[in-house]
Amino acid sequence: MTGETMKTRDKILLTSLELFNERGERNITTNHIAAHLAISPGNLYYHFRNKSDIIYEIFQEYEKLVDYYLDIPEDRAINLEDLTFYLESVFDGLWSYRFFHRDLEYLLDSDPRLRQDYRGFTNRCLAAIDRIFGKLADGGIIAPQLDELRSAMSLNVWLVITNWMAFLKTAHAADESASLTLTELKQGIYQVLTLELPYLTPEYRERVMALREKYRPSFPDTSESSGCRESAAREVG
Amino acid sequence: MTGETMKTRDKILLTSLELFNERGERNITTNHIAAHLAISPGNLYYHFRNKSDIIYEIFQEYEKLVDYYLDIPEDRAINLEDLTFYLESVFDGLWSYRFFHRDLEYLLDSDPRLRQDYRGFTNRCLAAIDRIFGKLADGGIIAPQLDELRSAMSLNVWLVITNWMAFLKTAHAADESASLTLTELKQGIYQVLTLELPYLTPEYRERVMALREKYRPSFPDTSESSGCRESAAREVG
DNA sequence: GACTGCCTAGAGTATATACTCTAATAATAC
DNA sequence: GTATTATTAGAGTATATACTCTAGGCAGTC
Repeated sequence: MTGETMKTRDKILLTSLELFNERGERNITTNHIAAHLAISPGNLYYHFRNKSDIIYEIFQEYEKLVDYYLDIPEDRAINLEDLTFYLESVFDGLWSYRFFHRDLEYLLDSDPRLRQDYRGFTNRCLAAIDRIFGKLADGGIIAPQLDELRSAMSLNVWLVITNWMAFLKTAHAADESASLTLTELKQGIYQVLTLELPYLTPEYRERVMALREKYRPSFPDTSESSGCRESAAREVG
Repeated sequence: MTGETMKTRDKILLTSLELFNERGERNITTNHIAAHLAISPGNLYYHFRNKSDIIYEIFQEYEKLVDYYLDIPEDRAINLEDLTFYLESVFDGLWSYRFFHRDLEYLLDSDPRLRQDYRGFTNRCLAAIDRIFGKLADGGIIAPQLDELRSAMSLNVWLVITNWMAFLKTAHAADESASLTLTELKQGIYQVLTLELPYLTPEYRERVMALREKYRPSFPDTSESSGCRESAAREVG
């Protein structure tokens, strides 16, 4: 990925993202990034004024990606395949830029541009979720609801999505804390679909239940005894 | 609060909590804490081996508080007053120790004891939420559900509760980011009750709707235009 | 008054972190 | 080829951070 043909600037962005995702932004210094790329700190600072600028550009990629996937068609209702696509895409994005939500508050505190943009990003995501609910109702998949309830539901979906990874990481035992996989992350879809279950129309109920089943966690999430968890969800990558 | 009669050790814990809550653990050094108390760093380190130990003890207080409030009675069903009490208490706890969830992942990565304990804490909270759902069903407030759905619902409640504050802080504009209030935080109860709405029995539906209404945010959360938000939710403290 | 145990001050340190500066090299334009 | 610009190396720096070390005060006790 960080091959020879790539421009240094892009290599910096890519490597930063990798390292941030793996070890957390707080644990990765600009010197680490430079060392990992075998370039000098001076070189890094030739391309970026500071660490915040690197993070800001990575965020813009993230934003662009999610905006691209959450472009809800205006002219037609959406079906279950669309819904699956939206959910998969959002969790893919979350995975690719997973460092971001981990230190979100600190990052927003240190960069006003980021705070401003992230706020807009959140509002666009919430609006998209809201539209998805609307379109699902248009398609007869869920029963239509009052605007106010739909807004609150959308916000809950957003809260579940953005907190699911943190939950996974904190629920892991120490020795597996680094071994989070995309598959596990996508079990968040199970949680999101749980939110929608009571609103499903009878015609679609079974189909959504079946879809949800595909994402069911392989270990007992909410069990009080944690003994079973050790044997589950081994890392694949 | 940090009066003359208090022991230095306790003053350190109290001041640390205050500073962490106000400015984030990442931004507060042991030197800051000592300076704020007008004691020497040496003194601080006489009482605590390191920063992690301070945080760990604060967490134990937090844990104890929440465990105390989430002691669900085994012998009887619970009513709406109980439910309100649980929700209020949990959000009170979240408020008092609000620094904790902000840097959770980093904190767990730096202290294995904390990771271990927090994992147990999460499981106890999830179990308590699960029991509350059970007792609400016993009391005829919500319809009983299959274990598996109830578990997933409990987890969603937990995700909403623990992510609500982060959402508020990131949704705020820069100039109000410090002005989060307990009142705003408790609007999370509105979101939690939203999760329960579809499961309410007809007899209790109106009453819970009324309860939920009390916590309704005074600004349009999910609106795309953010223009209205500036005028709302001024700080009181 | 000296001994003891608890507490405190404050200077000091090793390491890290974000970032700078200068000089040199590679690429490109003319 | 030479002038110009873009890129890079690498040593260096100011500041911060978590933490240490030594010396001493103060309260109680015999």
